[in-house]
Amino acid sequence: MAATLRDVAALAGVSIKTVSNVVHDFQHIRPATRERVRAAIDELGYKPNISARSLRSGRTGVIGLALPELSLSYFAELADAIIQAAERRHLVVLLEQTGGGDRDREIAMLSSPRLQLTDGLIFSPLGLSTEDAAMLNVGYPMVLLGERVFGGPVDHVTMHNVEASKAATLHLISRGRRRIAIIGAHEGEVVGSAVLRVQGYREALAEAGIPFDPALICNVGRWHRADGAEAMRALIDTGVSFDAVFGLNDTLALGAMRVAQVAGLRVPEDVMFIGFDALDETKYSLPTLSTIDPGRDEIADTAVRLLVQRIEEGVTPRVPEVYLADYTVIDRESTAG
Amino acid sequence: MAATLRDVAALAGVSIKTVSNVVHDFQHIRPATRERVRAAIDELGYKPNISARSLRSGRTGVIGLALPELSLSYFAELADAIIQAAERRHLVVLLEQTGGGDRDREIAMLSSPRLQLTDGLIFSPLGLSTEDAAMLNVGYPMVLLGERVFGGPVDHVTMHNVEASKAATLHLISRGRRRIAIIGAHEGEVVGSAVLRVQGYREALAEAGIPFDPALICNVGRWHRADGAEAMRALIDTGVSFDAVFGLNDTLALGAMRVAQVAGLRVPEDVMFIGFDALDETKYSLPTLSTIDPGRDEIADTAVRLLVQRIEEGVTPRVPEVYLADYTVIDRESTAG
DNA sequence: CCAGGCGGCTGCAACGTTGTAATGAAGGCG
DNA sequence: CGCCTTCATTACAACGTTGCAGCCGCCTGG
Repeated sequence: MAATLRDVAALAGVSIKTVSNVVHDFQHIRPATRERVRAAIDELGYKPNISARSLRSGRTGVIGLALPELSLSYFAELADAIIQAAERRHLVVLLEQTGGGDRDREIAMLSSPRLQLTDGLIFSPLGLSTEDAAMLNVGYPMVLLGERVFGGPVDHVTMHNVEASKAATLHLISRGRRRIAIIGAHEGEVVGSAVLRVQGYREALAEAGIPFDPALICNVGRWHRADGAEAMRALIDTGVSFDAVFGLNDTLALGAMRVAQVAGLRVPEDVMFIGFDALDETKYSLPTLSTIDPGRDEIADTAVRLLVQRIEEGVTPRVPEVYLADYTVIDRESTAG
Repeated sequence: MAATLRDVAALAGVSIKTVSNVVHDFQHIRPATRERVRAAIDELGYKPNISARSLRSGRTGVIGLALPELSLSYFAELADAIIQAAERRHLVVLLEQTGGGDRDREIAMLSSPRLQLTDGLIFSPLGLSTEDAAMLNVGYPMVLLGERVFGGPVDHVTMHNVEASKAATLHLISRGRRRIAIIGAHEGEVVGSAVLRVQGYREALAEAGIPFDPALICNVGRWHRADGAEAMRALIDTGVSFDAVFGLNDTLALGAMRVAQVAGLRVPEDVMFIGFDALDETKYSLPTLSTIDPGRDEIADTAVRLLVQRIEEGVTPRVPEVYLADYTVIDRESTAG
């Protein structure tokens, strides 16, 4: 049913290969021939068969994107940005969800045959840890996102977590707060966003001469709204005093903020809140949530750029590149005053 | 580099086709042979080349999903559900964003060569209208979502919009409210979620004997948080009295609720709020938002099921199927009392 | 005037898979 | 004992594309 090179060639009265050459804009084609072929292509509505092309050339024009789950707004906004960045480079995105931090599923995904028709992968793990770095030595181009694995064998796009987190904490300190709770720590974790952000927090405290109080560190399981809410409830129940909360991501901060308000705390008067990620919804919460903008578009664009680079240069081994995106502190109502 | 059928066949000492038969679990293979081939497959780490398979068989195991934008939570949650439903049927999803209701981009997408390696498409338009129904007569299997196009030539999964919307309105009425504002109407629109939901609203009013007041209908451009916020600001400025708000989706309702609160209105005492979509974040707003659960998982699962059915039955023309998902009213704090 | 170069085009083979038809061997039945 | 069926396996040809080698004819320089 669909027209093939053969059909176009027959209609234009040239060889199959000449049509292919026209499609690929090769040189050494007489303008008259080119026009004739173009006309035939339009008439038949010819579109190249990507499976055949890919079988022959080994390229599909599709990149894989593997992330935990789209229902976490952070990943939805990230996927949005990556799909747009890919489109700018004429690539389509095949989206794979690995679930909320399931290490085994993430590892299985890396060797899934579903990735076969993909030229490369942008991978945002949540369950892997640095010991798994070797697993990333797969046979295809890959770019790593996030803060789970460092020093792996692949290009890595991430951000200045420690500095950004320190800036967030200093922002609260500059507003006169000294009892700053953290929502979202991961007890016992060695590597990951949580660890880095807690580290930035501690550096800020140290710089300001504020003693570190472990009672202010709230551990959670995952980074959903419910976890933030639960952690805040627990914190209030302990009776510990606090005058500010740093949610290690926006979702945690929003969940926690709601519980604090229900408990009668005024934001920002009694407790200030700051989050991390600059989700769209932080602009519309009550009060609006201060947060850290991690430069999502920059991250997305760089990830796609690096992946394309890897795809194009083939298997030439090269020292993995690490790219750190810029961040900005966004000051909103939740830290006003 | 990657092992092919040929390599496996050579190692196992059988023909290429026998290996293929083992891979596909065809009958009439001696257990001993099967074992030998299996061992060879494992030893070489053989994975079928999907491009080749697809070239030969015309199937790729990939379905396309085209929706406006992932940064709208509704679509992010929908995509999540569809990807999971596809995975259950061993399909991968290629995600295409068409932007926030751009009709031309939606039409262009339908004939994009990027869809070449896709077995079919799940399409959620926002810019098309019923006059464009004929455009959906593409040459590949397709399932339509949403309320933009009715009576098109393809299977359609949608929901009881009018009834659900009527139920939402009746819920507010049952709480004693009579001045119910609508946020999210589309002036002049003939078909679409907005029209249907406003219709349900009017039916509820009629049933309760409440007069319809056009001053309570707030038009918006898109269905983002900012639009809900802006519409509410405008409504308050008009000085019209109202004691409840029906946001035609959750995002609008949340944006509007925030503005109302900033303006000093108490929710639910002064104004009750109800939304539509049952987004995760409605569970964590302050107050939590009552909403309509449109049966997202059911919609996702049905869409994938119908698409698979269309793909498998080939080009046999058949009367398009219309599936209507069930809804539920979720009663939360924003309508308490 | 001829060798050599180059522009413009074509033919062939291959990418890895699968459907069809065909093969030979073993077993059952009259 | 020969014929027919069933089992187990194989050979071959395609799917639509692209890389490579090659061909022809014209132009240029010596």
